[in-house]
Amino acid sequence: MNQVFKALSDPTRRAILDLLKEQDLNAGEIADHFDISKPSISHHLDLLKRAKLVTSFRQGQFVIYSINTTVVDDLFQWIFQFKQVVHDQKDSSGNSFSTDY
Amino acid sequence: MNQVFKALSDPTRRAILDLLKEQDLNAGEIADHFDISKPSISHHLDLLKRAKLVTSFRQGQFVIYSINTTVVDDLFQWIFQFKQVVHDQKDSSGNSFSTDY
DNA sequence: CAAATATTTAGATATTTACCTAAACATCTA
DNA sequence: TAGATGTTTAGGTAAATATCTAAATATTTG
Repeated sequence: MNQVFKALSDPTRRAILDLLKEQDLNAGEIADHFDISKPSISHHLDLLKRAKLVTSFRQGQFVIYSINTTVVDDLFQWIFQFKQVVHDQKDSSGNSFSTDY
Repeated sequence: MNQVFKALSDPTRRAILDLLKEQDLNAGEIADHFDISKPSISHHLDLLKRAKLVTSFRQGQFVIYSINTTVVDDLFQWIFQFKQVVHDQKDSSGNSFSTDY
């Protein structure tokens, strides 16, 4: 999960994911959306792949990237659980304002 | 939202949040859970505060930290929406395997 | 008010990261 | 098989980050 958060901590990589959530794209198409060199985008894609947030396969000359729903679901679970615990805790011991410290 | 992801991208900070989701703690109590100097923990807490993931107030000598549910909820919303779009897209245009590229 | 305790700020350093250009690698097509 | 196109790897640099120690600030208590 650490790699996932690391991957998400960069705005360019989140923007790449925003593109890919709409449709699969090849590396060049992704790079075209940014004012950043292709090697840099390739590096970002590599990080996203290592985090398993995207998958890729070669189709002839092109390498096509697509979002890996599994890890997106895992991330969702992480936050969901986190949120649950936070809310449970805040609701029960009413210490959100001024309590007996 | 960028600051939120940046804040979450460090394991120490996520561990701090994991502590705080159970109960509010003062800076020293938080530091005691880690093998890292107090100034470093203070710095992490500052980042979490800038990201508005936590709030703090002074109670005498102590500074008490607590999770900010609002931003946790915002984060949840972000992921939820993201997940929704991803799944909608994957479901409709069945391009998850081999299609007409 | 001085000493003790809790926390933050300052200043320094080592590591990581994001970016670039140039070169290498992979594939297609004439 | 050459040349064109698409992508990644290598190598280098500047900025950001995580960490430390020492010092400063805030608060309580003897």
